[in-house]
Amino acid sequence: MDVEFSKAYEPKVVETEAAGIWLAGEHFAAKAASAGADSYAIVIPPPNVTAALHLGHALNNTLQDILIRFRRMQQYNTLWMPGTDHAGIATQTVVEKRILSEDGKRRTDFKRDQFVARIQQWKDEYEATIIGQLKAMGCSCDWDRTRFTMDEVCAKAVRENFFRLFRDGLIYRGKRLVNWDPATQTVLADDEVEHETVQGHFWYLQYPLEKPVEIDGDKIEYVTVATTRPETMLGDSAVAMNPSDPRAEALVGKMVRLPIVARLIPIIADEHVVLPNPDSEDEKAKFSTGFLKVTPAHDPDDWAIGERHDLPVINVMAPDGSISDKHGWEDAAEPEAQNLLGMDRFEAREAIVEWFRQEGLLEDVREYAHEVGHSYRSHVPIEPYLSDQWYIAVKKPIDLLAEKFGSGLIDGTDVPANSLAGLALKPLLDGKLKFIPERYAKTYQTWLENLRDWPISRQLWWGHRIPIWTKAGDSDIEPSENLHYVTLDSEEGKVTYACIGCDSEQLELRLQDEGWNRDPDVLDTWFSSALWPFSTMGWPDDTPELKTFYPGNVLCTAREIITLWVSRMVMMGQYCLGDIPFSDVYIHAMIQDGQGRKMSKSLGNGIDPLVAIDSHGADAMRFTLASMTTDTQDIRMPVEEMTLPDGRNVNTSPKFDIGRNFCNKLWNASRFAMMNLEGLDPADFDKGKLAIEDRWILSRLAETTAEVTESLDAFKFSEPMMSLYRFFWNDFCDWYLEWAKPRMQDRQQKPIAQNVLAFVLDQTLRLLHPFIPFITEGIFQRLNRIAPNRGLAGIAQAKAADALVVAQWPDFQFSLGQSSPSSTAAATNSATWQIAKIQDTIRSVRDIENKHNMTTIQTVSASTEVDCLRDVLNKNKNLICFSTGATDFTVGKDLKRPKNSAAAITEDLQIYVHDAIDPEAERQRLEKQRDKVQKAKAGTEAKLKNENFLNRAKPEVVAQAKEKLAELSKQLETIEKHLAELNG
RNA sequence: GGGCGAUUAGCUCAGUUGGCCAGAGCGCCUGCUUUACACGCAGGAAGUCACAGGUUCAAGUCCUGUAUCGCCCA
Repeated sequence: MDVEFSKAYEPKVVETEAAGIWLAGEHFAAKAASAGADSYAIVIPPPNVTAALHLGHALNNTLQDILIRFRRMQQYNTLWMPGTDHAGIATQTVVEKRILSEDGKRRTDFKRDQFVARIQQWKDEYEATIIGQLKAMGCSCDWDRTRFTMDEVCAKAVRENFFRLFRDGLIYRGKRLVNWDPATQTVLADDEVEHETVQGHFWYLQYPLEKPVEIDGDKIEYVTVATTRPETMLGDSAVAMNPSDPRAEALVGKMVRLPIVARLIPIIADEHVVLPNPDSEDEKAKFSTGFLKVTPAHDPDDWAIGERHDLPVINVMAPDGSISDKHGWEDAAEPEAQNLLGMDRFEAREAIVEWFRQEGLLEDVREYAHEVGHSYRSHVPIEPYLSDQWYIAVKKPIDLLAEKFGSGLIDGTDVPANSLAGLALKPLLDGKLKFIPERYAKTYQTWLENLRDWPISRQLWWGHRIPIWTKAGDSDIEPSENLHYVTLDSEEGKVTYACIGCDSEQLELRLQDEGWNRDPDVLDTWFSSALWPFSTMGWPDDTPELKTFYPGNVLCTAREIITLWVSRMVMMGQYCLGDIPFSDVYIHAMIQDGQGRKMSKSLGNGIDPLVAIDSHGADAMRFTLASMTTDTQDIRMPVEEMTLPDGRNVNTSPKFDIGRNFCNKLWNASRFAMMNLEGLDPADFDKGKLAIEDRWILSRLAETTAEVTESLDAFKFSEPMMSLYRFFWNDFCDWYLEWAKPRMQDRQQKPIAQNVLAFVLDQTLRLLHPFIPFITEGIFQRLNRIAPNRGLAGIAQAKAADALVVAQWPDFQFSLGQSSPSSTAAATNSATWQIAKIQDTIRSVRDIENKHNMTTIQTVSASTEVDCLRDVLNKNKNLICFSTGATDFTVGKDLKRPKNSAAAITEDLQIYVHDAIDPEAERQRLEKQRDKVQKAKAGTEAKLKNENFLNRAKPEVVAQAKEKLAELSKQLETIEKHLAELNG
């Protein structure tokens, strides 16, 4: 036998061996210009170069690899496009942190390109780590095509896409309140803001009226506003009240003198203000005074009020969140105001509250739990901040595309069919884009229907720099195919913004010479990610890759990315290429720890895939991950610390034992098979000599093949794992291999058993390969050496292959062939039925042996009225004797229970194990069974006594129940008879 | 605040259109150096299917409500 077969499976050895074979054979390489074979393409969700991959990535990529290997074996021309994402803000932030802690330097201590070079170093390091991790997991990506969102090829696509959007009037410059992160000093998109509940306060501040008024005889000297953010009061430009407030008539139009600043601001009427109601369920009404301070520069709602009433916009903060009079605040003359300048926003909050307290203007402070937006990167509270940004208009109709995509609003929405949002929404509504599980379609749809324009500039250094050059005044250049510009009015007069397309270095240099300045900002990371399905294939050039592999087939990702990424890929795929980038979106679960918490660095509950691979093997990890993948939203993975042989203390999970145990079983079953396949010759096979267990295992193989194929077609991962587990472990190992042992000693039967064994193993390896590629490839290679030709003449051939990775996917359908289909089916069915009866008999005997602590070999007899069952058991007494250790087995029609024997009563059999001399154990067994059968019988009887059941249930269900009752009655009778004998 | 999901054996999870005497793996108990495997073999115990109503001949499965937990969005 093959000396390479160790007693226990050693993953490292086989992983290295298999990876070598795949690499040498270039089996992962996609053929860009191939004609004929259907193509199947997946683009990897590019992992961020921010950090190494975690277990969630392992799951994500395992599933993709299963799909791609499955299709590759089905002989599709497959492409799995690998690569990584530059992840602008995230990567810049971690590198800034590292440089600060290692060198004590800040970003601003560097020149821009110096600093970018440092991030580039980080990127190179982590890209290598990530690719290494993917390879260790067995991912069969086409590595030669590995892309990076900022490499030349992708950059060209970004540049071209930006240019087209600009040319088509979809990119515009806007002064808006943005989600500002004062820590990283950049704008964030709405979906980059995390909402957290914060225990805060409502502070009640009194603003004195310029002149007191009288309402119903009461003299009013001030109005009280309630705010959670007192520091913004410096920028107040009005106090608003609801027009239906009874006090409105007297107060609207009056002026208030803003404390600290001494600014005179008007009281205005606006429907937005919530009327006070202390008894209301509505928190806002409960806490409201009826007066709302309006700070257009620091609150989105106030911004809207400001627009309605044409209020001045007074920004009182610097970009770092400190109080400043340099960014739009012109009346900070009062000493109290001067004192606040330079303070951080939270320091200023305290100082201002304290000031009001001292002046006697702080009326009340109340506890208040409210939602505050936080940066998903720096985790500091977001500051709504007035700023100039580039936006993409997502609901603007695109005339050019009206012909292809239609125009007008999509039914029930305010989304034009030919707007970017419409381009993404329509395919879903038309059923061309599918989500699996289906429920996620709703997330996608709702998001698109409520979409606001997309701010795309980021005040970062790491990313695609915005290709816009600006110059004061009207344009003095000619627009061309590669240059478009707009001239806008600003506070400093007219400014011209020119966008330049790709491959225009001369033009760029010329503009620079003429005093144009390039926009310092970079694009939102998702801008380049949105193009990933085609930028990686060379768009905008007309490449063979795009022809062959675009649109791709499936995108496999996590649910938090549906809005951020999936929707934008669909938008841009439609916009740039006129087609959606994939037809299926598979959303997998999120991995949590044993307590249902997200795995995270800060909790220290994460699992490094490489550690799982070290501790259990790559296949074991994949097996476990895939077998846990059902369509739930979360997967719980208990985390346990363990010490590796090299002494490291690391997190892993006992869950991986499932996979490791399976691999070990597969390894050893294969080892056993190889020990017995020496000298195998397919010519010795004779279909006519198949034993019943051969026919049974072949029909189980056919069933399993169909199940696995069907499941994978439907993006199910746990189901095929379970059916393979059952087939391989519970049928093939537990029964077929055991029964093959004596046959291997029999010259007549050996060739039959050998050929069936080799064939079934071959097919099983193929079915398992997408899930556990390394070990199956390793075994396949060994099988190829010892039994190169595998097939069952007249039944099926296993198409030979040098490597399992490209071997033909099984399409095994088992029938006994020559006779008519109906009798074939009957034969197959009967093999299944007969083996089930044989197994039942064996289990019954084993149970008795166990219960009676019997160690010596026994004679067994059985009695049944079912003629064909008697035949089956008699014919196969060898199987029963081998599996139970019985010396002899006989079956008759009316056999009496021999003295001192123990009885097992089944549906249609009484089995007697002779010389079992423990009456007490026997009585206990029978009584227990009696109770169980009695209970079942009572239930069935009750059902059958119910007229409604008899009348209304389906006839076959009623018939079934009647049959069951008869069976149970008979069983009960037999049990009671034996019990009586025992007692008497 | 809106949406989605979960709650089934000690643990992690299956359970398709209602027909179940509710399953699997791990763990637990009993026995086993059976010449592939102790990462194993044979057998076993273990569940008020979160709770309360309802629909139905029949509910783990469908409907309504409640509780707890989780995620996404605002």
